[in-house]
This record gives sequence, C-alpha cells and structure tokens, in this order.
Amino acid sequence: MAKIQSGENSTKKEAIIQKAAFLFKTKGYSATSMRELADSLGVEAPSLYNYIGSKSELLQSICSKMANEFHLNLDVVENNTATAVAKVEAIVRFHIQKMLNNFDEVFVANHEWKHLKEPMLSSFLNQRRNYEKRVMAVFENGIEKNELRITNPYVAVLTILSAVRGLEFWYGHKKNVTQEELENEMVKNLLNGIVK
Amino acid sequence: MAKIQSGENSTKKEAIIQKAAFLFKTKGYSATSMRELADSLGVEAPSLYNYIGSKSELLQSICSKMANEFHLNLDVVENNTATAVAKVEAIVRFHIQKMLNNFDEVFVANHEWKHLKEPMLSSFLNQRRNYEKRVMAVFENGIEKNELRITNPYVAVLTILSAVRGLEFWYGHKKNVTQEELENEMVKNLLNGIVK
DNA sequence: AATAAAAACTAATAAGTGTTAGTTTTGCAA
DNA sequence: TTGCAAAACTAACACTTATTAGTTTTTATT
Repeated sequence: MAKIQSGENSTKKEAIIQKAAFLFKTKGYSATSMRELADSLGVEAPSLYNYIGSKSELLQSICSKMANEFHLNLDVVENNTATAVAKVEAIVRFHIQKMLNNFDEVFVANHEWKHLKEPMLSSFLNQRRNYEKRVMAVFENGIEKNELRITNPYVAVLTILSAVRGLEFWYGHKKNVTQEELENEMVKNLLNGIVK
Repeated sequence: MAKIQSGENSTKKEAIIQKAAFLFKTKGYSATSMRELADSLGVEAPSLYNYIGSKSELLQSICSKMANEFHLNLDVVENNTATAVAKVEAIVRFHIQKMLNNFDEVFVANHEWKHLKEPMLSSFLNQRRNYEKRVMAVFENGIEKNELRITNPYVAVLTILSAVRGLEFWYGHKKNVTQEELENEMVKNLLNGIVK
C-alpha cells in the first residue's frame, strides 16, 4: 500500500529511526509499539522488518549515534581551544545546541538508555562514564591553571551538565526567548558561578 | 502464603507504593509488570488488588504526593524567609534534600508522569506549571529588590532547578563526597552565578 | 511485455499484560 | 473450638506484544 517516505538525504531505515526517536521520546520506549510506529509511517508493522532487525536495534542506533557525536565534539574541543574556560564554554554550548537541534534523539539517549539490552547497555554506560571523566579533566586543568574557583570538579561537572540537560524541560514551553538568548544567558549564569 | 511486609509506621498499601516507586524508577512504569511488583513483595499479583485499585493508581499516588510536598514547602518558604536570596537558597536546599532522601519517588514524579491517565495528567502538569510560576515570582522579586543580577528569571529558574534535578545522575555514583558537601558546594556554585 | 528483486501485505504464533471471579487459607475474637 | 473476616491463592479472561512465515503487490530493468 503506502510506501515509507524518506527525505532526499536519508534512507528509509533512517526515516524509521527518526520516527522511532520521536515516539520513544513522547511515549517512552516500552509504551511505544511497533504497530504504532508502523502506523505513524503509514505502513503495517511487519513491513518495518524489511529495514530493521528489531525494536531494540532502533533504540541502540539512537543511543550510540548520540554517544559518538558527543565524544567526537570533545575530541575537537580538546585540540582546538586554548584555555580551560574556553573549553568549558565550548562544551556547554555544544550541549545546548545539540539539545535544541536534535531534541528527540538526545532525549531518548538521556532517558531511555535503560531499556538497552546487554551488552549494549554496559557499553553505553561505559562510554558515558568515559565522557564524564574527560570533561572532569578539563575542569581539573582549569583549577590547576587557576582559571576556575571551584573546589570540587565533580560537583561542578554534575551541576553544569545537568543544568543544560534541563533544557528538555524548556522545550515545548516556547516562552518569548530566542534560542540564542537562551544559550547566551544560560552560559553566563553558569560560568559566572565558577570562573575567576 | 507469604504476607506483604509493612514497616511499623506504614500500611501495607504504603509498602506496595514504595516498592512500586523503586521499580518504576529502575525499569520505568510501562516496563514494570504487576506480576513483577507482586513478586518483589513475595506475593501473587492478584493479591495486590486487595489493597490497591489499579496499576495507574500507584503512579498517581506517587506523583500527587510529591507535588503536594513541594507545594507545601513553598508555602513555608514564602512566609518564613526574609530576602529573595534566602528564599532561593531555601528552595534549592529543599530540592536537593528531597532528591537525596526520597529519591525513588522524586525520580518517578519527574520522569514517569507522562504515563498518568487523564484527568490526573492535566492536573499534575497544571500543578507543576503553578509551582514554576511561584518560584519565578521569587526570582522576579529578587531582581526588583536588586538582590540578583540575572536578566531573565525564566532562564535562571530553569537552569537552577534543572541542575538540582541532575542529582539523580549522581545518585548511585557514590563518589567520595558527603551529602552535606554536595549540597553546600552545589548551592555555592549556583548562587555565585546569580547573586549580586 | 517479461522478469527479478524489493517492499508491501495477511495470518499466525507464543509470550506477556492488567485485571476479575471464585476459592482456599490464615489469623484473630468470641 | 468455632466462626468470620482478611488476605492470600488458582484459573481464567480478553488484549496486546514483538516477531516470523508465506504470499502478493509494486517497482524497475531488460
């Protein structure tokens, strides 16, 4: 009957993943059925299996894609910025932008990872721990170089990254704040708290 | 066979709700089955219905209990603290303490509310919007009285409350940070960013 | 127009869901 | 010890779940 529509630059598999991200975000992974996903693509559920292996594979694709992108950005930041403060700002800005531009997928990676199956679950958590450590190293470096006035880098990382993650709470509210304003104001509030 | 164990100060219904909160937090509402909940209480699933009305009633109990407690605290803070800065600090500290002392239930109210059924869903979201507005009023008052240097109270509320909510991320990590240290350090980092 | 591959379909399966009905066991009061 | 209510049980229901098998339709190529 109907065909799975995919944009010019995306395969049909990618179209399925994108819709899945939207539904997983909206209803949660477990509460989203394959029939529902198929329905929203104008197709019967078994047809999806021409493109994907399983429901859990969809979740896995989303989570690992996000993990990779965040790690990749950290590589760039570590090599291309001078001061620790500049690194922190670059990291915060990337998180904010990702949050605003790839909301569905970031949200799913942040909230639905617990439904990953082993061994992907362990792998995902390992990657995340690793990411945290690398960010924390940036903060520690900032303390050594006397750029930051924080005393506990772990708490600082936790505080800042969580604050940014909280943008998901803002999403949909659509107050009279532009994306740029929000980003700048947030960076200011957060960095003011820790920069010397 | 086995009986549902309830602590000295709690009814059996409360014991069920508490275990439900733990499971809903750990596996998510949809992925938690009544059989599983019963199992963890050493009982068969239908036995639960001697004490509760339905699965969704469990979620409702948890969410509305948390909503009430946060509102109640705000009543106290509004009346019993002098400056806006003191109010902000008191709110932040309450959020942190709740997060650390009633982790399961706070987590569920924060993450699983979307599975509430109407009309409780709308009611819950209304309460939350209301809470935000009241907190925002505190910030606006702080700007008027020249106590705060923020320019956008909405972004500030978002940033601070999200940062605190991010404690869920810390929970379980058990770094070498005591609860008090964490609370004080976090309050410092956050207030430094906005207090004049 | 014929053919082969891609992609949709229908039907079915086995497992799991919340919940109800009806029955048995348990524990306490008389 | 008897009797009664509270609280457990078993069996079953009507649905929903992800997924597979097998078949038909669509699409593009020769």
